[in-house]
Amino acid sequence: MNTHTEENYLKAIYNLSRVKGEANVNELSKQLDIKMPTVNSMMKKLAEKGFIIHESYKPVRLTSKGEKEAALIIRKHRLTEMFLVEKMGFGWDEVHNIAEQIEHVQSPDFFAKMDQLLGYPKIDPHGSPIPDKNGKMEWVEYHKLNECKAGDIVNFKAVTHSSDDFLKFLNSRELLLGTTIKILSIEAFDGTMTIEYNKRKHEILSQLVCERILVAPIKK
Amino acid sequence: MNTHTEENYLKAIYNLSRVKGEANVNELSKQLDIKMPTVNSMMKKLAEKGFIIHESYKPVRLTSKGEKEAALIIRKHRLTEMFLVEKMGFGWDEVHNIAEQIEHVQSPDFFAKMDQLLGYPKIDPHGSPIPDKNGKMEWVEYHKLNECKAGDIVNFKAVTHSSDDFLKFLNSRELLLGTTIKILSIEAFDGTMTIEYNKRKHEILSQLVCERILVAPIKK
DNA sequence: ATATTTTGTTAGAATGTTCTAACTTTATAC
DNA sequence: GTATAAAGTTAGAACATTCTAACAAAATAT
Ligand SMILES: [Mn+2]
Ligand SMILES: [Mn+2]
Ligand SMILES: [Mn+2]
Ligand SMILES: [Mn+2]
Repeated sequence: MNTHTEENYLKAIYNLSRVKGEANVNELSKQLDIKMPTVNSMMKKLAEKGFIIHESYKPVRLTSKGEKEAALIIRKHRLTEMFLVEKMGFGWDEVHNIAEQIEHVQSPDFFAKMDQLLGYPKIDPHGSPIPDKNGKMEWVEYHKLNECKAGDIVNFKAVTHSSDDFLKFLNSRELLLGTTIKILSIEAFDGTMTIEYNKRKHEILSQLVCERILVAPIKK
Repeated sequence: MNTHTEENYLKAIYNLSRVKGEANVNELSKQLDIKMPTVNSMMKKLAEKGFIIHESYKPVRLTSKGEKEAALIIRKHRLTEMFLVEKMGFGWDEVHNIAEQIEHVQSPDFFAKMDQLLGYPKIDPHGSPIPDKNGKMEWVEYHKLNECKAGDIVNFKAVTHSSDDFLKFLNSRELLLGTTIKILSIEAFDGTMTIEYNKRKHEILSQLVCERILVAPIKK
């Protein structure tokens, strides 16, 4: 098996690759808070192990082996987060750091049991899909809230970042997954949005916040 | 904080110290399956960190700091085992290896939540006491079954070893914690015991098994 | 009491993960 | 298109954890 360390690199490559299909050393370095030369040498190791393709001075790409490996770690992470929220009573803002550690536990039985107790969930507490046992993940393509138009009515489906701070901010505004949001206006200058949901008639969100909120249009 | 590795050493020292108040390098080496020179150099490190006292060619002893540190890891281990059995439906023979990993998770909240959900348990699924938040452990002094006499009636309180194999053996004999056992006879030659419990009237246990079973006399 | 065995230590090396400093290649700006 | 900046690489070192080989001390056996 792979080490804790290798698993964290694979996961970071996977996440950065989601958009462009590739990840570069500089971004990995920032994301993992590890200096570039260290990342560089780990890229060599992961390439030797067949998890990634790495040509000099080019971004790295996951092989199908690497992609599966990463997805299975993400599966363990997200099942854990779901378990912590649904079965242990943690808030969605409290589970990421714990899951970051438990995702490295080597015990298929442990995660199979979580999965079973949770009723084989498809999404985690942040709205992200949970890969299946083969590492296949179904990505529903949501829109970012900041790309919507004034007058749109949408449903809050997922967040793109799960830092404590951001989730606590949403908690403080009572803005939870599943909430129906009406966009009242958008400030052209800085992208600030005024929205309405539940009993809150004039809530204001900065563009930074809107970029991290994923929504689906309401079908009528 | 300390590394995963240091924590495993501390735990091993604690367990070996239980009987004699000290642990020697050779036994640690066998227990951890790590060669003596490696253990020796780790002893220097742990001594520098103030967890143990180590004079050359003498057994090591935990300082009170080291003892507390070790007890708090054991607390996490045993709470985890209890959680796995009581809240997730694992058998007592399936939980040790998972707990061996989860005991290293750094999250006071996580273990506090387990503790709360379990109702602040005092013993783990193998009958061992769970240290409190200050690392204090109340050891009830049970007897080993092999030290009892023919005719004694005793209650099965704990096991001294929790390997899969041993626990599966007990499962196969339907011999669970809490069972009341009557000792029918003891073979003087090899210490084999014939015992009676529940519907089993003539069960035979080797001395090796009897040494690993802790019991309390029945009060009448 | 001496020889043998067991236990403990030292020295030197290997592997894994990380760093800083120096250099090279690629991208961006003017 | 050249200058500057950003991204990527190489080299060399540090620290943690482990090993084997050789040696030393303590315990045990005869
Ligand atoms: Mn997460
Ligand atoms: Mn992690
Ligand atoms: Mn255990
Ligand atoms: Mn452990």
